[in-house]
Amino acid sequence: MTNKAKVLSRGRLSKKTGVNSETIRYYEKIKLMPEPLRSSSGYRIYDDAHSKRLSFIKRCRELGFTLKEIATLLKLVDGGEYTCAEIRDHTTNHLDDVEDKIRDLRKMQGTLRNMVSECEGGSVPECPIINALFDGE
Amino acid sequence: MTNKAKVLSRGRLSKKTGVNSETIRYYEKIKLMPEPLRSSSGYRIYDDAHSKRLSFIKRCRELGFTLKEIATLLKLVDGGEYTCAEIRDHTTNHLDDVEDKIRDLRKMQGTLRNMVSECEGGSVPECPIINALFDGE
DNA sequence: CATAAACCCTGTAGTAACTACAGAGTCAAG
DNA sequence: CTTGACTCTGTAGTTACTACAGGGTTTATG
Repeated sequence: MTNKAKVLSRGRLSKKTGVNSETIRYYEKIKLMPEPLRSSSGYRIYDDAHSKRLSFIKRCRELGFTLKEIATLLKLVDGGEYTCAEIRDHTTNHLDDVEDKIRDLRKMQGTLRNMVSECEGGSVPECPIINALFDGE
Repeated sequence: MTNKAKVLSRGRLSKKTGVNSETIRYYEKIKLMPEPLRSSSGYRIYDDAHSKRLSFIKRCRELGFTLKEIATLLKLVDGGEYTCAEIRDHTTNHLDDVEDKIRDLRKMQGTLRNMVSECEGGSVPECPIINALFDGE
């Protein structure tokens, strides 16, 4: 039980979570993060719940979830009414998106590799890459 | 030698190249496409050179080049002073970017797959996916 | 020939997910 | 007590488009 964190300024929350402090403000604006308490001088005051939530968002982002999708997930969790199946659905949908993107990129990769391999890299302006791009398949 | 195309309206250029007609206007605005001639009533008039250039841009986009990178390529070609080696450099750089993205996505894919496989999809709110995302690694 | 549909014109605003100021106030250390 | 680091607000910039609104124009049809 290493519970020691109490309250944090925006800068410290940023450092703790690795989320840019401007981004924290942005997440609050779009209501992904709740409005925190304020000090008498108007400074934001964050606690452990904020920190957890922000880290959740960060991990989702690292997995490629959009903010909209994250908002949906958080709403489910906040409501407390979610089922495991629901969450898994969102996750597999997102996984499908990721896999689509991989497929697209692999196709690009293949074409680019072909083009590069056909190019000798000479000092002449007769370039097979440019020809391929200009004259189409 | 099936040379028949003469001049095209924006809509017809759009149909011919598969580039949205609003996008054509956008490319002109950011100077990726040159300003075409205008009819007496102010309509844009495109010719084959425009069509070729626009198709070039489209193919580059399909390969994931950014508009900035495409502008660079076009400037080289327009200048007529490019070498094959230069073009190949840009292409391999872009290929590297694409491969970086693939790596990132594969990592996401792996993590997402693990999460999904650990989830039984039950009707209980005890979800290993949420737990993983909330409690960190 | 009239008229309606389909086109084109301009400029602007919206999208996603931030990042980067400007101009001002506040807090902590020396 | 002063300097530097922090925070505040609101707004603008980024990428690559897309989607209007509020007009003119051209073409197809009856």
